[in-house]
Amino acid sequence: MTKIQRPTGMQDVLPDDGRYWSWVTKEATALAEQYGFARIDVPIIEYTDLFARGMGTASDVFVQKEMYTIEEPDGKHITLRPEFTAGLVRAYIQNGMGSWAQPVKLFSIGPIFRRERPQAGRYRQHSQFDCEIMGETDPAADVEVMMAAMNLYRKLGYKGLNFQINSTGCPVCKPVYMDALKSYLAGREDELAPIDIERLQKNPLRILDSKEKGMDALLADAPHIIDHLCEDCRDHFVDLRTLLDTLEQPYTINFRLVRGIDYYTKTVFEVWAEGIGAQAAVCGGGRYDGLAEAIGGRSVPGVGFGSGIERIILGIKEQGIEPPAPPSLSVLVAHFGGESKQTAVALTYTLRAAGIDTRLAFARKRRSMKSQMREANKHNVEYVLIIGDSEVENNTVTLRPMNGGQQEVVAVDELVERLRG
RNA sequence: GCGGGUAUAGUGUAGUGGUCAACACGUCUGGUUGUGACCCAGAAGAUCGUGGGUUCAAGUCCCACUACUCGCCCCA
Repeated sequence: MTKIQRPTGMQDVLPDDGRYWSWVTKEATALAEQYGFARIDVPIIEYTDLFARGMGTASDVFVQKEMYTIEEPDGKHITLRPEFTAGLVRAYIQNGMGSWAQPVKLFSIGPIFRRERPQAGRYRQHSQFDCEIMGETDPAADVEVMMAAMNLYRKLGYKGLNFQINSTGCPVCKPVYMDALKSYLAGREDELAPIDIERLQKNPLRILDSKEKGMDALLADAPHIIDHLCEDCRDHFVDLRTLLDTLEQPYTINFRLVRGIDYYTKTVFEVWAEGIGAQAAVCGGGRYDGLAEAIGGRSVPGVGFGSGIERIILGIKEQGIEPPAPPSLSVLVAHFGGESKQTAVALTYTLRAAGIDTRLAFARKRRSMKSQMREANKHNVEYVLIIGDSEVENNTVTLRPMNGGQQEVVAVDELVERLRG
């Protein structure tokens, strides 16, 4: 019989990595709350239509090949969420958040699922930290989500960070730009790689972020979308830059940063960090003023970002950043079985009730002190409390510091105070 | 969907076609009665991913499959 393994693209996060996870999610949560984002948790599963709508012609491919979709017995199709934004916008609409004080600022942390071949830092199940501001068109809101992302990475100790920004226009100006780009490329088809000729047909914007050789030269004189923006989009972009300048943030206008899907509007951004393999981006985000309508609500502007936890951790490791030391237990309670075990078990819960991190040495029979000491050492406890016959008799415990200090006998009544001291 | 690489104890590795498949770390026990880290001794733990093939002989060579991994496609 073949051994059962975890499904392709799924990860077990073992305790060694768990300390990175607790740290990153704790910092992310604290930062989001400090910025005034409120925590929301929406289902991992949504009706497939939520993710399919608004994705334009590409939606069929997405739903069939890139998402985990299940047909229920009653014929309804449900899908494991491939991102946060759609679910949060759905929750906004469904829960009448349009009548809350605007804007509504939400954050969430949890798993998302994409059915693609795993690559470094890209798994079929991975977790994201996601912040969204809905009901606000002010570019200062764009800056706020950008700063939330940036300052999280700074807090975690990342070096070499900067913003990559661009605008993806809006339904008014994006098509105009697409035409300009297509006619520029049309004259150069012989210079395009086969894959990019295909893109020219299907999704011309994607040529901009093509990794084929010679693209820099080929695109040197290509039209930039920021030169083709309508007045509204241009104003928005100028304001955004002004605010980033005011805050003295490092940013690069990257005309090759694109979003192919229609409901994305105006701001597109990524945060790049040095030394994270081929892909420098630790997060991606932008404005999606067309999404709410696309999924059947009334028009609500929104801006946000998502950042993969696994990717953040990968970057932390590559940059040689150490998480805070894993929490160590204060004490281990050791005993010799029999009556001393009863005393030890009782004491363990007394200490825990007093807020002291306590580990109990398990032993079905009498267990050697050597073995219990070794256990204490492995788990990095500060003290071992030894309980034997004489301690039971005298209502005391032997308190042994593991840092090499002198051990002493302490009355049980004074123990908690002594440990806290 | 398409390529490249890899597959040996829990982990990481070694292993010219031929004795009981080795080492490190980890785990467990012990080094006199109730004291860790370092050190020493001992133990457990692998039908060498699965299935075929070549051969007198396969962990080692060949094929297929599967898994993992790196990349491509795609990228919300």
